[in-house]
Amino acid sequence: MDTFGTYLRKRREALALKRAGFSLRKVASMAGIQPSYLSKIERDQEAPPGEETIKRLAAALEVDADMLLAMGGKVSSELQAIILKRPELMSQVLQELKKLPQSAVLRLVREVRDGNW
Amino acid sequence: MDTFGTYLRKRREALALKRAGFSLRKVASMAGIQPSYLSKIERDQEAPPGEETIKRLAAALEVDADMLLAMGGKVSSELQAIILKRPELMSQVLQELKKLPQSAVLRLVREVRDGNW
DNA sequence: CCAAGTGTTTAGTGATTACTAAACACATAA
DNA sequence: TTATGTGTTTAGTAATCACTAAACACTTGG
Repeated sequence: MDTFGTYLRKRREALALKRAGFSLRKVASMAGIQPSYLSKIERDQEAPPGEETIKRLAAALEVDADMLLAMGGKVSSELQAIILKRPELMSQVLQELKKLPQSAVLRLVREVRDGNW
Repeated sequence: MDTFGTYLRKRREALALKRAGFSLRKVASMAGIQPSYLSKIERDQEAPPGEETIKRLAAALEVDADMLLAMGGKVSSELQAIILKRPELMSQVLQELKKLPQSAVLRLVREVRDGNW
């Protein structure tokens, strides 16, 4: 998964294998954009679309909107509000995220999710 | 700290109290932009500037660039690359961040930083 | 007084963004 | 064979973005 477009295409194709209704045209229509535009985005011929379109794509492809936004280089206003409340904290979190090996992050998240820490 | 501009202004004024060289004009010059432009940004009359300018502002004001970028609604390409490698993991991290009480996040970060977990 | 330093207002602009519309090419099914 | 569905190419555009430049207003120190 090395780019925004590649991620979109793979995700869409994975869904298409399991259920109908995930052709490029169908998904474009769900997201309210032209198929030609989605085609270019999926092949990284175009930059990631705007915030609202990314959100609709996330809904159509059943993935987390904040994550898809982040992949597209954007931060949702929701998340932005959280960050603005505690800038120095977020600064630390981001630095840790960059330093930590993946396995450590994975373990960290699991522990947080399970509440045993 | 409720907006990008307010954060910038408070940070700059805090630095100005301790040392000289943090007038609006000086900081604008450090960041390579016009004072008029910085003035508008600090008062939220203008949207946060572009990625490169945010990075230079972060350097001038001695804050974490990724955090300032996030405050400005952008994700650095560095961070984007990390996210693209493990989308489903980042999805979880973001969801946890939104759910967790601040104290929990604080404790989490401290523990991660100290390496005892 | 006036020079230097502070922040602010006004007016503008080239480049980029975030798309649309229409036609094209190919495969499969009826 | 022709209709339907798939993705792709080409050409264009309105609006927004990311700023600049210059003048204005105020305060303070020499």
